[in-house]
Amino acid sequence: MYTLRLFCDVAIERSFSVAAAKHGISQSAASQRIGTLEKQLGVTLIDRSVRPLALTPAGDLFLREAKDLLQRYDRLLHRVTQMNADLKGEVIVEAIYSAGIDWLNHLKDEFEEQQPRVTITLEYKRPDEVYDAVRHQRCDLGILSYPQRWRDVEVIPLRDERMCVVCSPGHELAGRQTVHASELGGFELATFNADLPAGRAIRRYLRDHDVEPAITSEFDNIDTIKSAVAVTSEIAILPGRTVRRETASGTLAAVEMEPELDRPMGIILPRKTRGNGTVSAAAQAFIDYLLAHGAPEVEKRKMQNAKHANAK
Amino acid sequence: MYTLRLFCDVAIERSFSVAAAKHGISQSAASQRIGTLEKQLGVTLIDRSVRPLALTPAGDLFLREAKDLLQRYDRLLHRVTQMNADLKGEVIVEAIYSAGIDWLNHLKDEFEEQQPRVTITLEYKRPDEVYDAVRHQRCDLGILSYPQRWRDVEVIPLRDERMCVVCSPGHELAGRQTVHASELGGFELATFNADLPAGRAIRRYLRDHDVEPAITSEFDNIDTIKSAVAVTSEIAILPGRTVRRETASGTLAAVEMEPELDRPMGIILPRKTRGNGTVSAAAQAFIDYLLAHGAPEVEKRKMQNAKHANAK
DNA sequence: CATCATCATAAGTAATCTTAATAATGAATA
DNA sequence: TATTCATTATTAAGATTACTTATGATGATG
Repeated sequence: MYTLRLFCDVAIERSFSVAAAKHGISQSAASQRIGTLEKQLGVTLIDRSVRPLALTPAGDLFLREAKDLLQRYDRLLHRVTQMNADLKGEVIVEAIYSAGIDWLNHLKDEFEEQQPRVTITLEYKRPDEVYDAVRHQRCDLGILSYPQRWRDVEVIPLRDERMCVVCSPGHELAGRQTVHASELGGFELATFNADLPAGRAIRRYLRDHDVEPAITSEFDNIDTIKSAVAVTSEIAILPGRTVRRETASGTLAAVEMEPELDRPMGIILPRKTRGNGTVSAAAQAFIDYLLAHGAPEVEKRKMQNAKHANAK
Repeated sequence: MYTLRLFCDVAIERSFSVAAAKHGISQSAASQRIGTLEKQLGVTLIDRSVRPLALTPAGDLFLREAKDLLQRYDRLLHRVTQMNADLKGEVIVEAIYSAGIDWLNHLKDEFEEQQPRVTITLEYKRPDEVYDAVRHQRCDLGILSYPQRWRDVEVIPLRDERMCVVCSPGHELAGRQTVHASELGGFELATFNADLPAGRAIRRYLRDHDVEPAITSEFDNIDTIKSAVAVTSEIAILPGRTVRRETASGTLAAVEMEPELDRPMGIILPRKTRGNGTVSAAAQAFIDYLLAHGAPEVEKRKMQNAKHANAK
């Protein structure tokens, strides 16, 4: 790591001696370090037969990538050290309705307990409104599905939600363990409008499996779809998590779908500069919190690992 | 770097001893290394008061990021070492016409001389055709302007091209050193169709500066625009590089624009997996070559640095 | 061709890491 | 609750690595 930093300075300054001075070590030390780095790589990075020194093609590539790596590492350092500091400020989050209101509110409470001087404001909007708010910096971050790396917006993948077939408990599919995509042709489907990413993804999924259910209703939000499915013979394709309460209480039935369809969820944030967005320390901390607690399947994997370790 | 790797293994295995064994070092060594890492960061990453050990929130973040860093570093190592190996294979590149046919062909020749067993095939197409070819993996990489991180496509920024006002040598703007955007209102403009990214960017630029030149012609490629401008009183906004030959021979005049407008050029490649695209070694080498030689302004900066270093 | 600046190399010294042995602590079991 | 087991922390001596100083070699400049 330190060697990378040294190499970058040598390459940029085009001089071992001034880079060494910059790092507070002797010129000889710098020379030796880069030398051993090259030996480890088995590649010559610097052409010393010309003055001032030049980079070989490999060195050029190495410089470009190493700069990026160091930048990332520095940001990581910053985030990690800041994590234990007590932050203050306000973080405004806009999310789509179906991001999981209960789940997000729960995370908000936990986080605010951990960081008492930070206030999280959660607002639930339509996807395009979330996009807009982030783009125009009316909020610190947005949470939505099928995020696209659009202009002025940076994307951080958050989690993938498994979609399943949802229907009323009296429906003929209700008792099934799984249902294959190819079987969906004959049913009536209630789904999202085609101008919503979720609607497009579902239509594409059906098209890819050569079935064309009759789309009998189109809605722009998940709750209306759930209500519709509950009182009609329609089926819907929705994230399993969003109907957990209904399946538990017996108001709706959910059936696993084969092959799987995942709905990617992501965090979007405004990016001011090319490449790296800049967010407040409090917002960054909340993002880290989301990433740490936002992916249930990761938690499960950890548990398995733990058991595994115990077992032996 | 090595410490990061060790930390990742400790965190994943949830054990110092087995991670140490994996790395062929003693448990004590692992403990000390992680200890000093934590001291350097000033942050506790691992909670040892519970068994099996657990990660602190900071450790969790650090693990996630460190894994990514290591993956990148490994890929870099691979690329750098492969750079000196002699590759073989075929690389199919699709580029837009205005990417610079002469420039690309020149790079192709140079690269093929350096890697005799690699064949580069260059094809020039319309932007949407390039996109399509990359997406459907009919080529290894594409080069175009205003690249968008679209589905199935990974973007690598290549260079920014400075746009300037182009007109016939007899035009009233022809003699000017620079022209301000706000002055462009009164002229007739030949430009790209609004459905091309370049066309949209130019219209946006003009709108942002509150001018609305009469758009008297719309074309879908740069050459037709150049021909049109040469024989009419129209002006156009084009990358300066693409009219260098014409300005040298006196068939066209180019005037610097104030404030600057840059056209971003980028490489796009198919991405099979989430996050990291996979390309052949030969294609990767050519991409590296493009990045090293593709940005003339970088070269200039290097020259300046060299002079600077000499000066003192 | 002389001068200057810069880099490589050598050898001694300082710092760090590794090894091995031992102490401390959490978890599990009776 | 005491005991056992497994795991990690700690320590000191030895091995390795990295740094410093000093000196020699080489490319650039006039």
